[in-house]
Amino acid sequence: MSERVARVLVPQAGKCLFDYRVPDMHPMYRGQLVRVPLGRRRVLGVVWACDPEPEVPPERLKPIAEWWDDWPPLDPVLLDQIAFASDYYLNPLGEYLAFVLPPALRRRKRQVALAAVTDGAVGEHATGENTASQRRSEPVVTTPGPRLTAAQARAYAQLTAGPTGFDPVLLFGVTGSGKTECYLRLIAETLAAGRQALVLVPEIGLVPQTTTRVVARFPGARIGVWHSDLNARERQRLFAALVQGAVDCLIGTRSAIFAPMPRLGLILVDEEHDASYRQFEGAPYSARDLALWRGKAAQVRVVLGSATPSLERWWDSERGRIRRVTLAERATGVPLPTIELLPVTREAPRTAGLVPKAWEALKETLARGEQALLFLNRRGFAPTLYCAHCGWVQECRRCSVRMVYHRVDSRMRCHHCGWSIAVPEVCPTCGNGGLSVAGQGTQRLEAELHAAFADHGVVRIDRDACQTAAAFAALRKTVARADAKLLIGTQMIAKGHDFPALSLVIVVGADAGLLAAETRATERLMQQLLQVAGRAGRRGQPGRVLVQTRYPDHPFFQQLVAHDYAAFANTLLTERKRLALPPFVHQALLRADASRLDVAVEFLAAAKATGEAMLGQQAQWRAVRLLDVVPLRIVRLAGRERAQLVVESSNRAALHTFLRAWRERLLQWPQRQGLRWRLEVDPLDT
DNA sequence: CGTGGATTGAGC
DNA sequence: CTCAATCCACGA
Repeated sequence: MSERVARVLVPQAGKCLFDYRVPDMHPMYRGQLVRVPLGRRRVLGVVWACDPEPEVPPERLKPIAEWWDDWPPLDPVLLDQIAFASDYYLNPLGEYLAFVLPPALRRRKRQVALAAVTDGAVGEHATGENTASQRRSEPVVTTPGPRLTAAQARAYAQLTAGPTGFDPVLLFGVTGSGKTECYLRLIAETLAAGRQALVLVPEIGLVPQTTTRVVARFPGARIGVWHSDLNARERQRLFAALVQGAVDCLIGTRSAIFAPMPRLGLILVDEEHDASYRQFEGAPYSARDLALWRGKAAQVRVVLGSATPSLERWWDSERGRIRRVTLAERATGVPLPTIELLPVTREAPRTAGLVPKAWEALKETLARGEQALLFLNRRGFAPTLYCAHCGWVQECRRCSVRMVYHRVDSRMRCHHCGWSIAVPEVCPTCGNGGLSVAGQGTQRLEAELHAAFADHGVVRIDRDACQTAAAFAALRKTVARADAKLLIGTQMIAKGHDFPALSLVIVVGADAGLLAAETRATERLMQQLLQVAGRAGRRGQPGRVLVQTRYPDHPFFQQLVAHDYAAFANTLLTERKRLALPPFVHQALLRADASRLDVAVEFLAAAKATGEAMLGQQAQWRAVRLLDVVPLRIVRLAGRERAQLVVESSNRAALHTFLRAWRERLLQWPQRQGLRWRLEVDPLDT
């Protein structure tokens, strides 16, 4: 008699598919949750395949320990999505299942009864609906939203004009153009059709304001909130609700792309250009790319919104790979802020790093009782501690970067590895006392401005000031109540927050980003500056933006002043095309690190030789190129020295099959002690 | 991933 | 020669 077999996927790195015996009469289907014996543990997994050819002799098969039969199977599209991610990013499948199954559920000793966990609230915003029905019996109530402006109405008509099924759209809307209102109407349509909406936002700080808006518009709808700060119980309860389709709209950060959504009808990716959608640690993925993949697999509309789209997506829309819908004016009718360039020279007098015109504008704005924001993308007090006598500079012991002086606790801190030391009293090389600091950080700006404007409430918003989501929320409240009139912040402040009383933005220093060597630095800088500029004058009067720069004639700043992101993106695309850089070529990275650089370089050189020998083996691999082995710009990080090798091809499929084969070869090699390597697909920085 | 058996190296 | 810290193969 032939035996029935289930191939079960377990949420772990390395080997993650195992075969088990199944009783004759037991129902078995893909996606079913089961607990299985594995080694001396019992782990929660899902049935991945029914009756495959077993990999081991039948007598070695053990029976499944627990059948979670009252749990519905996992969303089949989600299962395909993790299979895709594993294949595309060349990373074990089980690590992606780990994103799906909540740890608390995995740890449970016995089967969890489904009804018990779904009772009560879903996520942070309970909305009174406690039943575990898959589909709602009553339609969701929608409170009327504001009337659409003519531009919004046109954009909305275009958004919904596409084919039913998979319909990817780039919603290109300037800051304050009312993208959110378009999102809410798309959600309304989705809920009215009895389907689920998934809303992704780039960071946890943006979840509450989005949730508040959705809850206000759809009272009674079952709203779920998914992010890394949920505690174990909340996470487990939310998962149970999601598995049953008992959530109408899920709002979350990048990992929410791994939520089961069996009735999925819409995916929104807000601020789609944001790098936070990429994860590099652990199992790598891009939530934005997976959103597009999932939309296609589930045959639903995907809307990617941004005032400053990524060049990849801009190029897709230019060549018609996705539709582009444009919102060129602000919904409030208030014009976009005027952007003025303030030339900075070495000799120019400055107060707290501000040239006279900026200083005057700041004084006037505060005198009128309005809010001002100073943008400086460097935290800490001063980025350099040096000896004026011999020229010594404090560097991190473990990284090849300068340490930053933090005055709060009077320590030198490495912004790359987190290492910190007390400020040295004397120069370690020449013994000279009286070391000096140079450069401007947010803490220094705060200190200097506090001296002048203490009674206006000075608030600093950067990673040091808000380590936790709670601290950030508290700061946001202060800002929203306009208790604080003078805000100082890093890029953290630029992301999608609404500051109604803000009328002046001063960009204290932006030139570093303009001169940086990385391919994407200019793109990122333009995005940051337009985003931060967009914070000004969203209600009432038009805002004013002042940008201090040593290069006021640079074409970059001319496009910034004109708010012309489209022109900027097209200029950059022309240059990328000429230089054969992404998105005109697909890239991957083989990165190695060891305690000594030569060990990493030697490995990469050998890998390159092997790779080059392989290129002749398949016709399509002729389109693949291996570039030179180079040390990383920051060669030493946390005590490890790093080098890399870029692999590229204009043919993505060819690159992918090559990477798979190459990786298999490299895995065969005996591991040298202390050497680590990894392959990165679609790297952001090369 | 968690486990245990094997391997390597400072200490007596 | 011993014990521990580290490596790596296994699990079905």
